[in-house]
Amino acid sequence: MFNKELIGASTVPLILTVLLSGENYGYELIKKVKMLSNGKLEWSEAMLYPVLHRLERDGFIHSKWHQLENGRKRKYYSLSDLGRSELAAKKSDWIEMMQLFSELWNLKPAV
Amino acid sequence: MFNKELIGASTVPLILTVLLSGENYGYELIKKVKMLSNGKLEWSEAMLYPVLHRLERDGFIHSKWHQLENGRKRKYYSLSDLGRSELAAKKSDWIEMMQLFSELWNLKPAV
DNA sequence: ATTATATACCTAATCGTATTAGGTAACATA
DNA sequence: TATGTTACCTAATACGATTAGGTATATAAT
Repeated sequence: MFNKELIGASTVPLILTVLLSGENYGYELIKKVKMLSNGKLEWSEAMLYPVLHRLERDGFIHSKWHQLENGRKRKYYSLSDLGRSELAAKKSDWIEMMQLFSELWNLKPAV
Repeated sequence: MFNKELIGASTVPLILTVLLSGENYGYELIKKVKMLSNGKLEWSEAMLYPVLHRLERDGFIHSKWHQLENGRKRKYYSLSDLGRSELAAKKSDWIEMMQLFSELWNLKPAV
């Protein structure tokens, strides 16, 4: 749907932004992002899980297994303080880039 | 300055956008993009040249050597028709992504 | 009862690309 | 003459997205 580079640049900020409103598990993130993007972003699990593992390895998110009543298990991710500042940094970069493209392409300003 | 992923997603659209207004040589592109971004994007030559070669290999741009009066040579790049449609596609992707982030982050709409 | 679909997690191998770290050469300026 | 700027280039590395798998349980359909 979107080109690969744009996927790469948007995945982490999107994950961190969704986690800002509370803990989520991987599969849920895929559904939420699909919904938020009006179906334009359809992440595969094989794309998402390695990203989540990397974010956890780098300390931006924490994980916690939840045992459901029906016996199934889910791994819930939540944002760390480091993750919050990472999001702030990426958001700031994105906004600057959006302003640049808005000017170049004569769009209405992004902020 | 910007994070790596955002650099990756923006480099090609920026090059193609600058070439839309006429032919440019590599070194010149670096200067123009630095100026357009108010110094926030400082591309290295080692980053740019491989990208230009890839864009040419893929038919998005064409190159032509110019011999200057002082003996120096420059390689000028110009946009092909394929490059124009590639830019249109990437621009469309970018605008959709900008709209998504504008909503998520409660910014003014990007377009 | 069995099959299909959805949920929910995971890894290994491949491939593409940004970055690092170089190199060449001519011109301009101090 | 030495430094900085212009102007091009490649090879090696490192990182991450994608492809192509895999495991297991719950639910819905036939």
